Amino acid sequence: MSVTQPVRPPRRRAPRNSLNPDRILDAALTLLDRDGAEAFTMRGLAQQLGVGTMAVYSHFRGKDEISDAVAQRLLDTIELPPGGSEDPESELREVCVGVYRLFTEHPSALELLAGRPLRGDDAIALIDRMLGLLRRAGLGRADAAHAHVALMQYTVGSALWNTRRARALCQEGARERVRARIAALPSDTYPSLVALAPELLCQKSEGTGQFEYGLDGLLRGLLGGTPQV
Amino acid sequence: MSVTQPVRPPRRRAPRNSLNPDRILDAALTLLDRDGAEAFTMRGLAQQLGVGTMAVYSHFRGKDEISDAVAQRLLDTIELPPGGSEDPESELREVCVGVYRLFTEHPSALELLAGRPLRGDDAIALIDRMLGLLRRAGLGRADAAHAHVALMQYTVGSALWNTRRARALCQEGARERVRARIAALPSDTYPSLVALAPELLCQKSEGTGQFEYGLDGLLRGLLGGTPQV
DNA sequence: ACCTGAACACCGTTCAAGT
DNA sequence: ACCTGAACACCGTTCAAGT
Repeated sequence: MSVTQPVRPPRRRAPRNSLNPDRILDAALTLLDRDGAEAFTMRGLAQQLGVGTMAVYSHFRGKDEISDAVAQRLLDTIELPPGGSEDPESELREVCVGVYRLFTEHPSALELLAGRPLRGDDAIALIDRMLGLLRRAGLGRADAAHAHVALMQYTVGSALWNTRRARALCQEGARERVRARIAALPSDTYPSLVALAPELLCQKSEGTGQFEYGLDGLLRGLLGGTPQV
Repeated sequence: MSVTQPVRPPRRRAPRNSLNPDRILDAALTLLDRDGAEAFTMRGLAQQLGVGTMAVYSHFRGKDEISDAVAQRLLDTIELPPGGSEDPESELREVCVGVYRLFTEHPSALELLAGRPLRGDDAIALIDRMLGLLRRAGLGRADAAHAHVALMQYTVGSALWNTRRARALCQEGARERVRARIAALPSDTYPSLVALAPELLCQKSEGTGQFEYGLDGLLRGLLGGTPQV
């Protein structure tokens, strides 16, 4: 009576050579952007590709190697200003904005790039360019090295802060809850915070405007006191 | 012959009430500092406490609740300057250094605090204090709000950057490998980077010195152009 | 060579049970 | 009430096997 038919033959064997590193990285980036790095899974990646879990291992050594490759690919996509302008400060500003954009458009890029050694040519070129601009802006050798790190730290920190904040505030009613909590604070123990609540909760205080406010301050402070004389 | 003795009776039943939230949080912080947030495990925590995995669940709802509680406890430990000084800029500086110290002494604090809503009194008090100092330093309402966020972003970003960098460089021979890689770069394609290699690899460029360099620059830029007139 | 499922050693957490 | 192990649904990865 009962024919020996497999109970769950859910997926036909994938056609040969339908998989390749590029297709895998495309799918990985899609999932990373959509669900975040902590939800990125080898099993989920394979499912997205319509393939058995282990098929991916024929093209990459493992999850770390895929993460590295996605990180390198993301570094390519930074949009940098043309270069060769006569104003190193504003060119520097645009480079930082480009890096910030990468991290806010691809929040998982932070997790992917933060721990790793940055061994891509694009990363090297970016560092070299920033250092050159800082020297042209008049900084000494040690100052240029310090300033470059400070700019990267601020840029990375802003992206991290804003993506986390955006993720927290996009919950339903989260914004109103924060507002209510601040309104409920005793204004005699926390006078400044209560007084500045409108400014802190202002929409303008999020995103690129806030980032550029601090970036301009940092550039002013690092590049010396005479802005446009 | 064979007595019915359990094969693996590895742990006696823990004495009643030997476990409590404080002991759990102590152990959690120890493990978090020693092995990092990604290696922090409910099973490992229970083992550290000498207790079955599920015993912890009698005191906390789950892993997230423990992480939240550790984060709150860490916020308490920030060492803040006495306050009431006549120089708001240097007091602000010390507050930022205190926050930076917390994050570098407890690298996992970043992971713990980054995502969460910051619903502790200590966090509120910290924000209020920074805002008050920025107002006293002469900033307007909107500027104070923006400057506060910029300072926090820079501080968090610096801590993240430096702890990751420190972790990467503490591998055996990592420092020499980075040095060799930079030395091998063609100095005509990456002239600035190659030229500044000594400064970039300098020991001084790590840790608190680097952080304070950027912090001073940021404060200078944010608080206006007339430093000590 | 490329792709497969089964299996292994993990993870957080639910559950029914012991004391 | 507090603590227990077994079990469930995950995870990355190893392995032997199919084509």
